[in-house]
Amino acid sequence: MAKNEGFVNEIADIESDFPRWYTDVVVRTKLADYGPVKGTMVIRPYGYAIWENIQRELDARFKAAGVENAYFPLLIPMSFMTKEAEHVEGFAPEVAVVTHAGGAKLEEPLVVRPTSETVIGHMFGKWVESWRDLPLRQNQWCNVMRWEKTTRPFLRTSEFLWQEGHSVYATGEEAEAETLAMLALYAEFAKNVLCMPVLTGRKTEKEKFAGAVATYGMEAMMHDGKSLQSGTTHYMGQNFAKAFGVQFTDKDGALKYGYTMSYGVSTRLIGALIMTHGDARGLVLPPPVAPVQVVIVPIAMKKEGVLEAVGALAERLKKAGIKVKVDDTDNSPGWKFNEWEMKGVPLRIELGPRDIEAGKLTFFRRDTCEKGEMGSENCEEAVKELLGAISVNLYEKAKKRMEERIVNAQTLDELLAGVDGGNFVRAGWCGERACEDKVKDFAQATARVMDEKNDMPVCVCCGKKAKRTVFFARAY
RNA sequence: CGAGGCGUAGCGCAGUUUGGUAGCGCGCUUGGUUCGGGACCAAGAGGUCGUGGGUUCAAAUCCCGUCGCCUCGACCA
Repeated sequence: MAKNEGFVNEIADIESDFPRWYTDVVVRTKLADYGPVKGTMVIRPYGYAIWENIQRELDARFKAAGVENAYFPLLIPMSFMTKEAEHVEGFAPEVAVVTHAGGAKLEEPLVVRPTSETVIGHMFGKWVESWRDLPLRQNQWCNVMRWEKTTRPFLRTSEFLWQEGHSVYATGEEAEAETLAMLALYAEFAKNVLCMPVLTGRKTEKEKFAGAVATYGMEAMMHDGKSLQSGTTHYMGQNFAKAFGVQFTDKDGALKYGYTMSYGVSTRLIGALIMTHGDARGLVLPPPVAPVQVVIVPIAMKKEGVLEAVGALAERLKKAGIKVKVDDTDNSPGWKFNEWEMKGVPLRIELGPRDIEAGKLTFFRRDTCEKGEMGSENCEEAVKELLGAISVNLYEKAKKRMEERIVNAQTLDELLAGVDGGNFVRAGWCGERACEDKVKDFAQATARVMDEKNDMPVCVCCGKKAKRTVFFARAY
């Protein structure tokens, strides 16, 4: 079979030029395009449909867990940002500030939200009065702005879409439990919806959210072995509650501060999908979030009965709840095959006179790039099964790859060799910031998350007794 | 902010060295033949050459300025 020589030239080689491959794929498959302002992007319908699918799945999970949706304002008074000392220090360099409005200079500058802990803390402070008001658990789907120096579509843009959930509890234990529960929710979602294996765990002090007591992260391994932080949850203790007066009268009559936590995932997840599953031909989308799950390519469309048969098949699959698209454009079949493969559609069905004659369908699995045949009777079930099998295979393939590329290191040289080879490196760490910094200097790798297991005896950097075992990696 | 690169038709580029009618491929439009791995024929449409100034009979091309974007670093979901 021909190997698509002409077509792969449209995108850079995935092995030798992965960054280029990534942006080529994003633009060429119409997931997104660059916006007119530096660092901004337009999420085009094909990309936005993926986001809508992500939203639908996550939103259902949040609601099932008892979280309510709300919406808080884009603009935050500058003075709010300065109320939590660590928070302002962390975010000040990257906030955009509105200084003029209505043709006049504003009395107080307004910050375009980089995250909403402050304004939500302010409102929660008004709403929480009694232990009966707790827990208070709200989430918003919105945009935020962080003026980053280096940007890349989906991975890091000045403005991005996300959800941020914020909760207040009466006790620290409950808030911490929720922080871990949301991390688990994210990991389950990553596995079952994005077909993406992740490492979860607590972040080091250096890597934690500005203003948090503890940050937990979900990290995924990209095609090149680098790590992408794909979701975070934060336990704030009473830091924000004290800064914004989130107080309640407890059962015992005492006035107490609440304990808060927050959690978020963003459109970066789309970048994670692309870089986890993609291959030399382009995107490979997991069936649960693919805007088109099955594309039907008619062969010899003008021959009698072909389009009718294709239309009838599409109707049947639609009725079965499958997202189907018929490509009846004038392009040649070969062109369509390559196009839809680049766009990552999980399953393609070819239907031509030969198939109709024989009462069968020819299909192509995007994950394995293998063709097969099935009878056209009861094909709904067979297609559903195939989509399920593709999901499982994508997850298993990615999981195997990640597991094979986790190596242990005892020394800095081993650690460097590990990350140079595109691995996640497990290593002991004494807990000192200086050693973490040195690892970064030496190997351009950062502590992604701390392992629950603590089996590496000595610090990879200073050789003293290790307090934790840490996953180090180069990160996006 | 540091270092590189690029702005010429929707996209990708050539033309700039040596100033002289604005080009190529793909895409797009119309008609026709095709259709099982990027088909073909014919006819068309489309550009203040990023932008401001300067030199010149003449500037995409030379000079000065300026703006924007991309990539790579330091910072980050």
